[in-house]
Amino acid sequence: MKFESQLLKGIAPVVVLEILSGGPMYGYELGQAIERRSGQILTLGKGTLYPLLYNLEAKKLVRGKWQSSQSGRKRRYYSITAKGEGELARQKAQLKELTSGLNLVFGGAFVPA
Amino acid sequence: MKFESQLLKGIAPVVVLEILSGGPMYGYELGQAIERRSGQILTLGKGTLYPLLYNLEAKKLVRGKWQSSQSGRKRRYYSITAKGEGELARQKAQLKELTSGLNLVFGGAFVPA
DNA sequence: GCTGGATATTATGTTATACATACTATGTAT
DNA sequence: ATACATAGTATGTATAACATAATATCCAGC
Repeated sequence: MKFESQLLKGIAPVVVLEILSGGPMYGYELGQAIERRSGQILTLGKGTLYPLLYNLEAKKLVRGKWQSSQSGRKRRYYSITAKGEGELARQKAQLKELTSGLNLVFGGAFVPA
Repeated sequence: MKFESQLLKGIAPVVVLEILSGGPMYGYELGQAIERRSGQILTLGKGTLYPLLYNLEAKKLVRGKWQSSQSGRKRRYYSITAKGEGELARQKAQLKELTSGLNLVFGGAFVPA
């Protein structure tokens, strides 16, 4: 889905960390996993996803490692670090608080389907 | 609450529009209303709120009008426009979809308290 | 009357980041 | 060969949340 530009801001890293906490993935695969796991609701373009991964790596929340598949194709596999796990927990708690604040303002409109 | 910087992005305008849909308010009052209505969870600094109001006014989603209270103090009262109401409805729908996507990814963690 | 604190708005600058776009390159199927 | 999906890099833009500082008004207590 195409969200009103900025709506996604800030939640992208949490989503990426959450999915990586299930095991290493490379960028392209990650992009598809996000789409699949969110029921096609969330989509991150490569122009968003790759720079985000560089950024998370610079902060040592994920670690990237080049690997060649048996097909010979090179992929950069990202795995979450211990620091990343901590950050994920913190951000999840914040998201939870944020949505509860939203639900107060909007009268509990954002209940999961 | 101080959220991890960017987490709030994109939701601030929706919150402002929602509260203004209950009647006109001036900036300072609005800031406090947001805090109160969200149970002290959401806070917008003046450096965020006022520029946001200018922006919403430029987009004709709200209309500002100078008024002097009986105390003589000048305040700029903002009211939501018809266009603003439409935008509010659209953005609320998007927020709802976004949170349902998040709940899919995180296994329904964001249920209102 | 003066001083401190809450109220109220404006102005300026910084930073983070979502996104578009374009480019390079490889693997697979036709 | 060639088209398409895959895979990653590079560059530039626009937006918006925030900090901070400046300005000004009202009110209470001394």
